[in-house]
Amino acid sequence: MEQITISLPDGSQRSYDQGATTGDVAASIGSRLAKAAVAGVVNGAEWDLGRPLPNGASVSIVTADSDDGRHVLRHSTAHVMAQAVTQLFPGAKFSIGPAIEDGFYYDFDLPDGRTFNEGDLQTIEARMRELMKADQPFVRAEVPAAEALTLFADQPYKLEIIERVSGGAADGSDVAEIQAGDTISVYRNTPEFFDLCKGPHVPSTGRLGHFKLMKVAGAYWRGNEKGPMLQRIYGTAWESKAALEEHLHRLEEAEKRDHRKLAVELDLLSFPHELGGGLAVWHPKGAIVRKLMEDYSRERHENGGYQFVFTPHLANANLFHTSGHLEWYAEGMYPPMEMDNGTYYMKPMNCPMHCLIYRSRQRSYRELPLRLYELGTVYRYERAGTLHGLMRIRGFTQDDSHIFCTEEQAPEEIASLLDFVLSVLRAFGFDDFEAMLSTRDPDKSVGTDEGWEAATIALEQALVRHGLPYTVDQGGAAFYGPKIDIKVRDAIGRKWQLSTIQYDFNLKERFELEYVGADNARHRPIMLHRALFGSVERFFGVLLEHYAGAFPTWMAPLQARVLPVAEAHQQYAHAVEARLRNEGFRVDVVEASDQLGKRIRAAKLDKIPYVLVVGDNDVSANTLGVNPRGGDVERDVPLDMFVANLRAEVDQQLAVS
RNA sequence: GCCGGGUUAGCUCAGAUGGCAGAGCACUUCACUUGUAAUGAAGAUGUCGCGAGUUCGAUUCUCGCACCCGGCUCCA
Repeated sequence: MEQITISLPDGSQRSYDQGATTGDVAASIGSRLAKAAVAGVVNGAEWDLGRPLPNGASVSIVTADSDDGRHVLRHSTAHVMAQAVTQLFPGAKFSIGPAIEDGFYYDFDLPDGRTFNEGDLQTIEARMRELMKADQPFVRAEVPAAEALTLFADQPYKLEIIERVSGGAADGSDVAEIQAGDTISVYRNTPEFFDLCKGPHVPSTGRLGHFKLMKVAGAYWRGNEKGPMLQRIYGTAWESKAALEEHLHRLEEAEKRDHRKLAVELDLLSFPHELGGGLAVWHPKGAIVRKLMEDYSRERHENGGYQFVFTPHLANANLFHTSGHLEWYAEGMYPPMEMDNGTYYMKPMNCPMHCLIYRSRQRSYRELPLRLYELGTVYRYERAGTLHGLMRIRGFTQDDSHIFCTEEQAPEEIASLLDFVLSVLRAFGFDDFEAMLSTRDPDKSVGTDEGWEAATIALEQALVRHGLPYTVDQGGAAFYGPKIDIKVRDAIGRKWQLSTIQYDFNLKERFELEYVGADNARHRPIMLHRALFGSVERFFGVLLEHYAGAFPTWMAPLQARVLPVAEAHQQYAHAVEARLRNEGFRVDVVEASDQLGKRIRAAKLDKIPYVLVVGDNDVSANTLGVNPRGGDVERDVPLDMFVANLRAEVDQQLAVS
């Protein structure tokens, strides 16, 4: 029999009988690997374990615990779910079922507009487990596209997909005429159940099983809001029971950190029904944290060469005609208010007003870069279904800067801007950053080719100079200019997009911004938008989740609470309070009406950094029992020493990096 | 805006076929005077989200609305 030769990732070569599969390779390398193998990569493309290998192929094995392997088993689990649904709900149409981060989903269209409910999920899950127990093979077949149309005749969504993926548009982006010779791959589990799919899949359903169906949701077919709405079932799937449990545990942890929950528990802010959706009121404890954030931001901007401005919340419609917002962004704005001298709108952005400040008088190159800064509150009409705590809100405050500079200054300005942004984010406890560079969408952009190119290069060079890891979102820029978005990773690994640095080729033209150069001629400045927190409210929400409510001492609503052991120690407790307050710390006393243990517990639940217990010994020695958040109790600490340590801790937290 | 699920005391949540609405915590009072995460007793607490309809009677059923939750879409 003829032999085929395979190169393995370690560079070695092996020979196999004709017809050998990726699975045989895995088995020959080691049984442990064979057990964990779910797919292969052959000549750079994904490959099923059961597919015969071409001669001379270069093969690597994908194991279930790798990212690629999880992707395969999640997608296979989605197929099993589709099979279960078609069995349980005859007549169900199914559309797509991809693997996603942590899991998978599949979209269905049930007969007679039936929808899934929670109970259905359990039924489906049970059926899926039966199908997995049956250990059905995933059998790949290549069929001519025309034949596939017959095979999926009663699956309209599949037909549409076949029409799109055949004819060479492999990513399915375009509808193409089906040509003779186009083939479609199909994976079959049983004579009755098969699904359109490019693969690969695990060899058989018995390899699956560590999964859980999570939720039902509506989802538009092909993401088109005007199109039909399908029923989507989300699930999570993992290579082992331990990995699944760990994932579910992570979700629980994330839920405990939910800023909306913590905001209530810690009495920080609320969203009263009477106020309307997406609008918050800040309670004293939330307000003090916010004030500290804003004060810190102001201080840094003051030191960073920014000039502070204030602008109103309302503006005449003319302003937004000039800026173009009414033409481009009207659906994001609140309805107009007719007043005696014209039509007014709540401002959705601060930029136009900052442009007005810029052009309030003639500008010289000598005053550039001009950096305007405002904590500017804007109002945007967010659709009702999109509101989400502080993360998506209808009135919010941007820490908004607009920087006007010359073209020559721009690269340096952007580089130092990036420094500034990262330095401030570090002060708030983030140190894991990544960036995204969004470039021009040629179909939807203003400005010149040269302008876009220079701007994109300036942004990219700043990123490179920083050594900041970044991805490029090709064509992802807004029409008015390229941008850098900064994402941070929080304490439990979630990514949040916060800061943004954007060029604006639009407003400087619309407002005809100018400066007089050294050559005594008029020039257009470069205009940059920059938000650092993004929205103060959202940033607060992210911080709240990042710290799980335990704000670092410098920004904790209360930094210490003094608890007298008994009434006899009350006077001393108040003396300690007065001392700390004089030193500029936020502190209170809870007198001895409740048991000490109960008062300590309450303070701990409030996540106060230091609980200070004072009793007989302390009164005579001027000391404290110090119970730090997340640390061990220390008795008989001299008050002076505690004050010094507290000061040092706060200073250290705010040390600029 | 769309699909699905919700809204009961300050909080977390029970509850009834349509017949005076419950618990724990929190709160108030009293007793206890406490040394590092829940002392005991007593008490008060509700337009059962809002508005219509059906009904002898609606917190419960129906409809509309508001708000919330999970997605989708959107976020120049």
